Amino acid sequence: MESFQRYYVSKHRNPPVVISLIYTHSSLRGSRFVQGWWKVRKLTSSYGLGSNSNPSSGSIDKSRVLDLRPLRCLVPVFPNPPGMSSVTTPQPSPFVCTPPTGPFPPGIHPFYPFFNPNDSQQNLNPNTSGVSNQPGNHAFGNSIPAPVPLNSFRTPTPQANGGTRQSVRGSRGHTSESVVVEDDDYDDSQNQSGQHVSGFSQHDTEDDSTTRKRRGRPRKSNAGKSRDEHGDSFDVESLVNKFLTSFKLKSFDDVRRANGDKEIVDNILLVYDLLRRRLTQLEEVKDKSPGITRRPDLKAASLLMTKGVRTNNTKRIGHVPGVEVGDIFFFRMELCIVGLHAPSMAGIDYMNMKITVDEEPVAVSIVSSGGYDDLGDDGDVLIYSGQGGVQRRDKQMFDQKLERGNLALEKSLHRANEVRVIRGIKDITASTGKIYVYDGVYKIQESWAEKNNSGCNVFKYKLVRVPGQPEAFALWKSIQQWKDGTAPRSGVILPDLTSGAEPLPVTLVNDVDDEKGPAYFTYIRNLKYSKPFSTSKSFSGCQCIGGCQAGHTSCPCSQRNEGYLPYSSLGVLLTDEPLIYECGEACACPPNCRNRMSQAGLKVRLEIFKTNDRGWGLRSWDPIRAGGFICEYAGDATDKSTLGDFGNDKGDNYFFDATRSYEWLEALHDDSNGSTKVPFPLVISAKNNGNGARFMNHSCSPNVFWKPILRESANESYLHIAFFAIRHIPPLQELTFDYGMIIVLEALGEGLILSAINCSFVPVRCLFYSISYQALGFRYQAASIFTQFTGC
DNA sequence: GAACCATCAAACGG
DNA sequence: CCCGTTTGATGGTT
Repeated sequence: MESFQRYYVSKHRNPPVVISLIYTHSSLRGSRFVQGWWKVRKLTSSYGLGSNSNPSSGSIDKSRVLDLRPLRCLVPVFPNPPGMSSVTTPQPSPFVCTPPTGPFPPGIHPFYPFFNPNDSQQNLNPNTSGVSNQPGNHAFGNSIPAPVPLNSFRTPTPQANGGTRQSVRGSRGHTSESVVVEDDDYDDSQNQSGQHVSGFSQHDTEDDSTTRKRRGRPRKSNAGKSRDEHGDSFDVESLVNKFLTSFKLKSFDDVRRANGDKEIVDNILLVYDLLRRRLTQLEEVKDKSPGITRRPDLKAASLLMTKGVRTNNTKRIGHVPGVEVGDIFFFRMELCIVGLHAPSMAGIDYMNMKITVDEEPVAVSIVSSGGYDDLGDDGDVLIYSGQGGVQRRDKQMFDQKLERGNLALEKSLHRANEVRVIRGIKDITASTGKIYVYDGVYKIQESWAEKNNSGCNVFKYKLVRVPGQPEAFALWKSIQQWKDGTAPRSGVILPDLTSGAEPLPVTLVNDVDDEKGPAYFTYIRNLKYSKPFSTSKSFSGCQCIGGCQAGHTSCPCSQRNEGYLPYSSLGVLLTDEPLIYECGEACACPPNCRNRMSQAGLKVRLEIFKTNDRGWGLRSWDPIRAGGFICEYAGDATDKSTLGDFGNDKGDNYFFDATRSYEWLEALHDDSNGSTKVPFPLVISAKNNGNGARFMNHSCSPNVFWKPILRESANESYLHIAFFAIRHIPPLQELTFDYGMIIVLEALGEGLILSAINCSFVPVRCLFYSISYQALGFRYQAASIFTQFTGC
C-alpha cells in the first residue's frame, strides 16, 4: 500500500546522498487533502551524480524507510514522536524535525536560509510556528526567496512577491537537471481488500461500528431494494462518517465548536455540501434509497448538528472567525452551521447581554433577502424591516410589536454595537433559490415605525456599513453594471477572447500594468484529439429522447454512473465517482441533456486577468457554487510517451497532465484497490490551442478540482478533463487548482532543501520542510515550508 | 424538560 | 413567473 510516485534526486554532495520521497497511499486516508505523509528513504549507494542517470531500484535499502511529517500542509505540524503515527512502526529516526524558528534540540542550530548570522532580528519565537503571516522576517540575502506560508496564495504578502521570481527561475535550472524519475513500483504488497460499494467507498474506521456492521451485511446484495426501516440510515450514517473522517471533523471538541477558524469553517461547509449533494442524488432515485426525505439542505445540516459538527456555536457581536466579508452561501443552514446567523428561518439573530444586573437582547446579525420591503440600493446603507406583523397561515397583517428581534435591534441602536449583515440575492442561474453574501458589519443609525400598505405598524431600521471592509455586496452591483453595460469594466483589453465561440464571452483584462495580453494562442472550446482515446469499447448509447432523467433505471448512461446521474438539474456535480460517463455521440439525448454538462459550453462569465505576481490568471464574474461546472481543459491531446520526463523540453508552459497525482477528494476514496488513480495517460498541450483553463494557476489551497470525463460514441471513447468548484467561489476570486507535485530534494547551502515542483513545466513552486538529517556522519539541516509562486 | 410557536426556507406543482 | 402548498429546523418561550 505504498508508493505511486517516486522521484530520485541526485546532487553533488560529498559524500553523495541520494534520497527518494514516496507519497504513501495509506497515509492519505483520513488526512485532509492539503496534508499527507511522506516517506524519505536514504539510498545506500551513490550514483553518477550531476547527470540524469537513473538509479536502479535494486540499490534501495528498504530497511531505511523513514517517516516525516506532512510535507504539504498549510501550517507545519512537527512530529510528536511517541504514538503519533498510525501508519508506521515506530523506529528510531535519524531525522530531527524542528520548526525553522526553533526551539531547537541540543546540537541543532538555526540554519540557512532561516538563519542569517548577520541578521540580529532573527525571529526565534517558537510560538510563531515559522509560517505565520510574517514571512518577511527571514533573511535570504538578495537571491533567495523569502519563506511564505503555503496558503499565501490567497493572501499574498508584498514581501513575498517582490523580487523573488528571478531567483526561483534561477533555481529551476539546476533542480530540474538533477531530477531523475523512475516509474517502477516500489511496493507490490498492495492491500487489495478495499471494496467499492454503491457509489462510495468504505472507509477504514475501526472504531466505527456502523461501518463494520454494514460491511458484513449480505442484505446489501438486494440492490438496495430492501425497505428495512433501518436500511437507509446505515447508508447515510456511514456516508456522514466517511466525510467527517476525511476532513478531520470526526472528533470535534468544544473548543472548536465554540470558536472556529478558516480551516474549520471551510471543512464544515465542504462536508455539508458534499453531504447535501449526495443526499440530493439519493433522493432523486427514491427506490434505490427509501427513506431519504426531501429537503437535503435541512437533512444534511441536521445530520451534522446532531453530531455536534458546527462551529462558532457561541453567539458574538462582530465578525465570526473563519468567515470573511464577501463569502457566499447558498442555504440558510450554511449560515447556521458556521455560526454566522443561527436561526434557520428568522431574519434577526440576537443574544442576551448582561447589563449590570439586567439582561437585554442585542442583535448580532440580520438576513435581508426580500421577505419584507427592505431598501438596500445604496450598497452601504440598508433600511431593514422588523419582524412579525404577518400571520403565516392566512396572511393576515397586524402591528409589529417591539419584542424579540425588533427589541434587539432597538437595543443595538442605543448600544451602537455592530450587526452582521447577510444580503440575500436572487440566484440568476437557479430561478428559485438565493445566494447569501456576507456583507460585513453595519451599525444601526436610526429606527422608526411606519404604516405599511395594510395600515399596520412596521418597524424600520437604518443600517450603515462600517467603513474599511472589503467590497462585498457593492462588488456584485458593479459586476451587474458591467453586464448591463451601464458601467464599463476597467482595464479591458478584449471584450471577448473567444470571438463568439462560447455562449458567454470571456474577457481579457489587465488593470495591473500595461502588458497587452498573453502570448498568442487560438481559442478552442474543446479538447482536440488526433485519434480516438480508446477504440476498445462498444457502446450503443441511451434512448432518452427528452434527455436523461434521474430514476430511469434502464438508461445505460445512468447505469454506468453507478445508477445515478452525476449532475444535478442545475449542473452541480453530485457524484463522488472518480470517473464520469457522459452521454456521447451514440446517445439519442439532446445536447442540453443533463448528462452532457461539460459539452454545453461555459455557464459562468469568465475573465482572464493579469495577476499581481503570477502572470495571467482566471476568475469568474459570476458566483460558482460548490460542485459547479466551470469549463473543460481544452487543447491538443498528446501521448505522454512522446514527451520527456517533465514535458518541459519544448518550453511549453501550458500543459495539463492527467497522470499526475492530485489530492482533492482522493481522501474520500478507498485507494487500496487503486480505483481512484486515473488510469488514463492523457496529457494536454494548450500552448497553441486552448481555452480559459490554460490560465488557471496553481494553488496549494485550491478552489477548483478536475475530474476525468469519458464521452463515448459507438466504437470510440474520448477522455476529457472538466473543472469543478471545490467550494462556493465568490465573484472575482481567482480560480486555482492543484497541479500535482513532483518532489525534489536539493542540497542547498548548509542543508537539504526538500523542494517540490508542482508540474513538469513550472518552476519550483514550493520549497519545503524542516529536517535535520544525520547521514554518513554528516548532518544536514533543511529549511521549513516556504512557497514560491512564479506565475507562468 | 417537553411541547409549542414564530420565523425574510426551499422545492415543487399549477 | 407568481402563488400557494408542503415539508420543515432552530431557538426561544411557555
